[in-house]
Amino acid sequence: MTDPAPEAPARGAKAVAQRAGVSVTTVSRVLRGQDVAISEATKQRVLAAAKELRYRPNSLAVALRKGHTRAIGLLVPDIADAYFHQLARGLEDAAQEAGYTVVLCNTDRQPAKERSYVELLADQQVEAIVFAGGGIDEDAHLTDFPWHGIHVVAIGPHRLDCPSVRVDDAGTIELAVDHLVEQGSTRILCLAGRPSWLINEERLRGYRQAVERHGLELDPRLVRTGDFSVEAGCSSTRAALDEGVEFDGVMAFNDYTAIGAMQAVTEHGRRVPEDVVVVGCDDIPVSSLVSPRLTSVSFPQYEFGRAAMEVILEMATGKVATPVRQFAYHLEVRESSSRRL
Amino acid sequence: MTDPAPEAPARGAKAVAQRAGVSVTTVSRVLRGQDVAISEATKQRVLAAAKELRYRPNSLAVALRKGHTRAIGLLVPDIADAYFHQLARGLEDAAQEAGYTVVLCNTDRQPAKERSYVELLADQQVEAIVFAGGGIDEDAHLTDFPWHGIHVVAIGPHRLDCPSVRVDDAGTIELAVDHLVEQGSTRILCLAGRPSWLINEERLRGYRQAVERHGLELDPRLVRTGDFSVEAGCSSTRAALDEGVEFDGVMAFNDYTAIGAMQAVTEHGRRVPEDVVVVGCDDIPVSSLVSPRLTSVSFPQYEFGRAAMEVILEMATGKVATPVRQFAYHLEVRESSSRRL
DNA sequence: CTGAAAGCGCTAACAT
DNA sequence: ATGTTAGCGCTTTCAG
Repeated sequence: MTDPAPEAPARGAKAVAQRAGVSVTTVSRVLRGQDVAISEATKQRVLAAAKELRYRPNSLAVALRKGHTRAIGLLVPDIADAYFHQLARGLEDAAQEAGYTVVLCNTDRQPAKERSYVELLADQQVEAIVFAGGGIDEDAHLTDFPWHGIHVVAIGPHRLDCPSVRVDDAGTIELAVDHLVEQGSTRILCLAGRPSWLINEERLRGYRQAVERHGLELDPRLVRTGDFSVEAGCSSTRAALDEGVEFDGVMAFNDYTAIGAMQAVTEHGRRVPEDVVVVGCDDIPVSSLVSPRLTSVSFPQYEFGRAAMEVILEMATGKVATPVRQFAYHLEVRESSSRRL
Repeated sequence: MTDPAPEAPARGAKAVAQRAGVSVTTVSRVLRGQDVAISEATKQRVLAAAKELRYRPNSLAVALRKGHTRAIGLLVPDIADAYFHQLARGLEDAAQEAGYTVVLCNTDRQPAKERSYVELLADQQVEAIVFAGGGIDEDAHLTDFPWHGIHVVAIGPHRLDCPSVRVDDAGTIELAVDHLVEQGSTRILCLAGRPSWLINEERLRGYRQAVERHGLELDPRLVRTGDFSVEAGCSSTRAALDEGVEFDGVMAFNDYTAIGAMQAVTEHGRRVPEDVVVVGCDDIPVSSLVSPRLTSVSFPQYEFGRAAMEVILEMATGKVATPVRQFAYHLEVRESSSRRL
């Protein structure tokens, strides 16, 4: 008399199947194409039904079944740092083209945060994780991680044994120091990052090599550490100035720091570039907006992002991924370092 | 004689169950806590087994079963635009605290891209989608979308009938124009965005209201549209200057545009703020780095992001979400508008 | 050319 | 207090 089950309306592929009068298997086959042959008639019926029902496969179910998602995690120290914008954009653009999705994670370069994100991403079965911005000295929190099928790519130097996309960080700084020397600098204030950052390690090596090569004195008081912020650049420079440390050039390891340095120099009554020439690194967009406009080492961050995605696609298709993709860099000479401009 | 099945080693919860000598149900119960009572003994055994196997539940399976993920999609016009950094950071920080994950999508304000992302996110069963940066005039590509269980929040004005987090956009511009008038401006060049952007519509209303209120002439040649970029601000201002349109103040609807305007004004041989006072809106970090430092209307973008997450959490727990969360704004007066500074 | 059945890894009813 | 069963929505053998 009474229906044993109220028979809830079918959802998903099953609904399409009912409407087209076929099995879910057939629906799946038609919608994915590239399978065994299907008669034109049923194919059309399924397509029509799917369209009417606005059917779209549940990615979760597909991923669970297939064993892999089309999501990738992007770990950056801080998305508010301009260094990562073009990179994130490039990765995201390339990801979208390939039908992938990007999960954004800010780590503040804290191992604990990084670790917890990696776990979260692994739980979500992401297909790959991109570490951007360079790793840190002790990456023990990652080396013992059970990566299983997760592909890993680093943008910048990293302790992890994975393909990387990068620039010759020591080289960028050498190039910049060469330029400072050409401009007549003999005592170059070096505004570095944190000692534990690998990127800092490399850039510092570049500074040391160039300074030695030019036969300049390697005064330890000329090397200062900071957190790559405008404030850090400003206070480090101010400190050097207050301590009476002489310098006629500033080599900042990133642009924010360089901008802070220019502020401190100016505030101290000295002129850029007449009294002190300043060069930064990364060439973020702000650098051409401040005044004097900042000279900086430039390299294609947007392409870093795209390249990272390409590497992921290589790995996903089982190819042997290019272990290191190194990009070219050049100096964007602007007012802050050019006494003749 | 031969084993019927090679008996692949169990994975996931099943492996933990075997190791602890219990059923997967028990494993599930123990690991989630908050269920029926479990004897202390088995609980410890399960916990130990899970730990040894470094077991973590597969989020995909959990989501498929429970019918909802803990992911949210963030749609921004362009993550390279500083306006969205603090916002993205705020959302992401709050999301992480709540165990959620943020999928980043750049739309370039293109309906097609927006639509395709929304579909992709819906396929992935995200729990919510955040539209940031204000919608566009014809959001037909979204109004007919089958949202089903997906929560929607807008940061800024939007045509969609959803909770929103925002500032009084007309009010921000009115405040800024009031300030320009106080500084003695009587002919204020208005650098607007695209007519189809809702945020532009509102800001334009603010400009008109303030201009009328002060009894100033509403010269159509003083209103220019652009895409919110430095270049647009620069070329629009240059055009006005070249056409001989008189103005002694600039009201730019965003900071990039204002910076471009300052460049054009300076390049034309006129001084900021002596000859022309300039005010922007949004108060992005660069504004205090350019020179002259830019006066701008400030409001807490970081909090916008956090608030959006709060609204999502409200909706997810079935509460009635606050329909509109409006934040305060104030003018950050700097050199570009202060003839007395 | 098409369908039935098994199962991805998990949780929720329903037993016991 | 614990286990058995069913099923989330899909793809993939395996059979016709």
